[in-house]
Amino acid sequence: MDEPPRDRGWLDVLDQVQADLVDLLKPVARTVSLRAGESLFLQGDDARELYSLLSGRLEVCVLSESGQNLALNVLGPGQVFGEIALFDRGRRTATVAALEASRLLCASAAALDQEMRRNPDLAAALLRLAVGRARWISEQMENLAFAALNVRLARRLLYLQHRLGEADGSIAVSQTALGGHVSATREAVSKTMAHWKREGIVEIGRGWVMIRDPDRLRILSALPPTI
Amino acid sequence: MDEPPRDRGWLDVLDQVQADLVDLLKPVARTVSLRAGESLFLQGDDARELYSLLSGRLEVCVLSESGQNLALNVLGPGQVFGEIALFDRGRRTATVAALEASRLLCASAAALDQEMRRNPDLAAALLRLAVGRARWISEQMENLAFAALNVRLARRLLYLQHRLGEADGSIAVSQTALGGHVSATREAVSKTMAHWKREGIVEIGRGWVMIRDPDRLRILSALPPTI
DNA sequence: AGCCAAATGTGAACCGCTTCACATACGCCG
DNA sequence: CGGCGTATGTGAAGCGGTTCACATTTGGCT
Repeated sequence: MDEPPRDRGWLDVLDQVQADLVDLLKPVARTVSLRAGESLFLQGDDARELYSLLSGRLEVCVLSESGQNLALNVLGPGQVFGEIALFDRGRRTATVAALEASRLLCASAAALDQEMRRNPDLAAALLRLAVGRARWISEQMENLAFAALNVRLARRLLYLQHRLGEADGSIAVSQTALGGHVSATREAVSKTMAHWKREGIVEIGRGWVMIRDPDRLRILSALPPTI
Repeated sequence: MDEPPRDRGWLDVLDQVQADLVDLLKPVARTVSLRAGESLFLQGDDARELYSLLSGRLEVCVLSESGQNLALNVLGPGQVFGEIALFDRGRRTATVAALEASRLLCASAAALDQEMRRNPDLAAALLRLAVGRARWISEQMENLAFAALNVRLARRLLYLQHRLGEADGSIAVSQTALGGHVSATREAVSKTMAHWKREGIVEIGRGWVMIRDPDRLRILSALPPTI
């Protein structure tokens, strides 16, 4: 909308596939609603359905045994998810919860299996969804292995801007939550953000951030070393 | 062989799917050979084929811009790989190179597309492969985010034992390479290994490791905190 | 307006890992 | 067998990020 796909760089490669998928899912799906804060499923649950978000925002996160939280992603309308545990008959790898009131399509495993045999396009679309997911997670992992905290934070802010950005440009996310996104403590996030605020790169409020100087942030997000 | 699948815990969940896949691929695949050290493809290459390893060992790794190396996996006979870039028409996310002389099956994208339309089982198997990959990478990422170096190292040693272990129990891997597997420096690996050697947990040689006390290592690999 | 719970700011001490520097040991090959 | 390249061992210094401990601010609610 605001910029062509070429410019999005490392951003979600899954977008195109998912639009097609939603159309293919509609015939076999029912609808559910979530209130803000409600969980769709928990890490470790049995998987029965594939989902597509119609409206609202969801958060995908995993919890370590020691209680540390890692926020993997934020989902917006049009996104399809839940395929991992559904198709390998395992347990949910992550918890999905609503950041705001949301509505979604659910397609059962049985319905999908049947429909896939009738319609090879669905199988192909699901395959592209799954490999796109693998690529996305793979990128996140390289990011964690190679990039310093400030770089990870800069990248995640730009990504969240794209996913959660409001009309006024603010991003509704607390610094504690941001820490979960970049695998760092709230304190470390707070100190980096305070620094960026002094530099005029971001503006900070209670529970939100606004990117003032996207270009500076983009430069930071490309630089491997520390500032 | 030596232990039932139940006990393998976090180990590769992809094994079962791949056996089925090899049979499905054979009709549409040709064979290639690699000498030790040769690369099958490089990170960033265009993708044209899906592969299945018939014999030998391969290493999957990515390189950061700053030259840091991350070893994602080691592949053995029967494993199928290369699906990510093939099915999302992107570039290879990683480099794959032969640790020893290897032979493999290659199936072209065109042949696969055609065969998938004829045979829904192939589509289903590829889908399971892709979601299995996503789950595997996801586990690796949680590992990196949550576990300390010694825990990551203990886990990786047990995994490599399973993948690379020779008849005599030794694992042919240098400490520099191990560093790449756990995202740490050679020195850090060396110090931890020296400690474990003094404790009788491992035996160390030039270019190899042997696990002396798998139970101790398994305990270490389960413990979140430092020793 | 005033209060309270939760979010943020910040410094000090600590710690694990890196970086750097060099010593040592092993194995291969002429 | 001797030498050289590469792998390993190890200490010292540095640094990024955590942990801990408070102070401060903010927004929502009564």
